[in-house]
This record gives sequence, C-alpha cells and structure tokens, in this order.
Amino acid sequence: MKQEKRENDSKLDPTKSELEILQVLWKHGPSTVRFVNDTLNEQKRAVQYTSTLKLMQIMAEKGILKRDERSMKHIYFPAMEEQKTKNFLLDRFVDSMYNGSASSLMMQLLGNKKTSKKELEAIKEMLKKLEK
Amino acid sequence: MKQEKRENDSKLDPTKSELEILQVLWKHGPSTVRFVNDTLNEQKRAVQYTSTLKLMQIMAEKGILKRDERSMKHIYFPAMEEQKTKNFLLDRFVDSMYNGSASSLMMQLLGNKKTSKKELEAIKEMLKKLEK
DNA sequence: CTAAAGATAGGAAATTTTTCGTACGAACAA
DNA sequence: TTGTTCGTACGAAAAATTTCCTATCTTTAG
Repeated sequence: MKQEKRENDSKLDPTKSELEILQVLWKHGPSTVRFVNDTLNEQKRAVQYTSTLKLMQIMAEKGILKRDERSMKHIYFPAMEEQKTKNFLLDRFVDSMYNGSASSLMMQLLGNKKTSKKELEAIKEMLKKLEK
Repeated sequence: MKQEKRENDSKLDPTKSELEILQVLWKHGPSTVRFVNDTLNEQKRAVQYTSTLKLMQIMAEKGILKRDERSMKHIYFPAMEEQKTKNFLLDRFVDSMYNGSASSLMMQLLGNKKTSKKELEAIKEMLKKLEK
C-alpha cells in the first residue's frame, strides 16, 4: 500500500507546467524552446521565453527531456515514449481515483454527457476486436 | 463570470496532498483530523499530526472541505460531491491527455496489461445494458 | 564592420505547497 | 485539584515549483 519513492518515477512524474511542455512536444514532435514557448503563449497563457527555456533545461537535467545541441538552436524531445508516460499516468489516475478499477472509470465516462454516441460506438468496436 | 469560474475551479483543483486527504474522506466519510492523519500514516507516508491539521484547515478555508465544529473534535468532509469532483478531474485528464477522446483513453486502458479480464467483462456488461 | 535580434546559461526572486514548532484551551484520569 | 493527554490556532520555516533578470555568445541585416 505504501508508496515507495523511486528514482525512476521522477521521470514519469511531471509537474503541471512540465506536462504542458510535454504535450506540445507530443503533439508537434521535437522542437526548439522558441516554438514551445510560442505555442504555450498561443494556446495556454502568457509566459516569458526564458521561463520556458529554464523549465525545459530543468526537464533535460531531470531526464524528462533530451536535446540535440548540435545546432545553436537546441532541439528538445521527450526522453520517454509518449505512450509509456501516458500509460503510467493513466494507471496512477485509475489507481488513485477509482481504486484501480478500469470499469469504474468507464462507468463514469459513460455517464458523462461529454462522451458522445460516436465515442460509444468507437469503444464498442474496440471491444469487439479485442474478443477475436 | 470570470470570478465565479475561477473560484469554482480552485475548489476542484486539489494539490497532490489535498487529493490524498480527499481520498481518505471519500473512502471513510466525514472524519476527524486524527483519523485522517492516522490513515495517511498507515497507508501513505509519515506525516505529523499538525501538518495534516494545517492542510485540512487550509482546505476548509479554500472551500474544498467543510467542517462541523460543534464538538471539540471537528469533523471534516468534502464540500463537493465525490462524483462531481471526480468527474471534473476525469474530464480534465481526458482533455489534456487524450484530446478529449474518451475512446482513446479506453484504448489505452484496454491495451494495458493491468486491466484484467474480469474488468473487461464488467465493461462489456455495462455497454450491453447501455444499449437497452 | 557594426548594431540589432535571437540564443543559452546561471542565479536569484517570487509563488505555491508542505511541514512543523509553539502556544494554549479542554477533557480526563488519578 | 492537578498533571497528562489530546485538541485547535497560528506563524513561520522548508521545500518545491515557477518566473524572470542579467550576462554573454552567435547569427544576421545593413
């Protein structure tokens, strides 16, 4: 039950700001600080260039990001597979919010008006394929 | 409108420690600080009584918790419905991690080895009921 | 060549979150 | 009654996270 703190987990435990940056990189692929910062300012909130720079540098230090320094404009990218990270976060979310029960989460999702019928169809389709 | 929205959001945006406390209250119902603290120490990590007390006081100030002060031992409980809070957090999770696509999240969940066959059965059962 | 624009690095400040020490009142057992 | 235990309140320290200022180097426009 107790949660042991492990070194490896830190790479998979982004803060809120770090997650925003990861999302940009997931969506657009390896990017410069300038691009990430512009994107954040467009889509999220006002933030200074050096703030984003610093955060990404810290993430690189922590091992969350890697970067290509060959050019003067460093290119950053996630050190870990998008799916692996998301899977970890999803697991943790299910564990902590729904006692590890995926079906409980499902129930919640299905009872949510935001989940459209189209989504429902997609889910059913998926289950059918899984049965094979 | 703006103010209203911000205020409401803060109630629904618990920090990590706050979430731990909410989870205890969700699971065990209205509780004293002593009980919550003991539970955290058993199930999560070592933490001093006054730390838990302070956090719960802050949460009460913020409006995340309410408390019954009639007895000397104050009884704390979430100000908001468990389901409402969880639903909000789930929505945000889906939006930020899976672009709002519930089926994407499902896909991930189903492809996860941690999701047992029993869970799969429960989910299918649910979908069948939904079709009626 | 030179000035302006754009890039990184480092330190430090600001903010948020978490932890805990101290004071003090109420309850309780002896 | 009296001292010990258990409770809250409050302030401040500590830790974690986020922001940004300043220095310095590189590239680029003119």
